[in-house]
Amino acid sequence: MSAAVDDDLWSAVGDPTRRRILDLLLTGGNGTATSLSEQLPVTRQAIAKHLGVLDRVGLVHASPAGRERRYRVDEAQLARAVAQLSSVGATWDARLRRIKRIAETIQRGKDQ
Amino acid sequence: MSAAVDDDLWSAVGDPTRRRILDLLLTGGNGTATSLSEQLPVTRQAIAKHLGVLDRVGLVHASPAGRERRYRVDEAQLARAVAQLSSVGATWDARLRRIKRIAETIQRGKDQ
DNA sequence: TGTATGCGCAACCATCGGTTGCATATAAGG
DNA sequence: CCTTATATGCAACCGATGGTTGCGCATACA
Repeated sequence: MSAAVDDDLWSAVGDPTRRRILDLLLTGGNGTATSLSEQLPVTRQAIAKHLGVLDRVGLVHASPAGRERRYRVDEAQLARAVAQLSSVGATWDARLRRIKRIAETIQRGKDQ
Repeated sequence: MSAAVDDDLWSAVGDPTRRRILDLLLTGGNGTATSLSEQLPVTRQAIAKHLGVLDRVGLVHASPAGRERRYRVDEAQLARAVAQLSSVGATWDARLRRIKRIAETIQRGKDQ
């Protein structure tokens, strides 16, 4: 069932800003709420909330370093999320194909 | 840029309930707000709102039939959405792979 | 004609992404 | 040591949105 995906993971990765955060963290290796907010059009607090969400679903992990909190992506977990993403896509793709085939069959039946 | 996807389509398909609605419409061929609400744990009005959203982004089309409004999926448009979905997945997949490769390279460098 | 069914509209509530404001902790300089 | 700058955290608030209930209207059907 395409609806049976781990919905927390999906919704975590469903937000555009969170996707951009993951993007930045992936390319930059790591980052803090402040550093990320300088590269995105939202405030530090918004970023902090998102990092909280991502942390709760295990997509990122934080490590306190002095007065700052450095975040990095949990690549294994992100791989899981991406896999689910593609699996949903694949499911629908397959279903669309099946529907199309059935439609054609019906059409052929009508012609006779 | 993975963030440059047509955000209306993405967010339309991003909602779990809307995904289930599309699911039901796809397998059932068509449906009304009332018929769908009987198969989902939300009220008819919630469904109606979702159908409105899906209609606005062109993922479904309505055809009035007597006193009811029958909806069906626009498969071409859904195919577009699904394609975008997989494209985002693919992008991240590729990026994860690249990161992993770089990490391994660095690791090898350290060993020497 | 009256009753049941399906839809639309409006008000309301909770949640969420986002903001501003303030307090707190740590680093850095005098 | 004391001050200042930087990074975080907490709380209140705002607008959009998914969801609900309640009502009125239209259409099918007895």
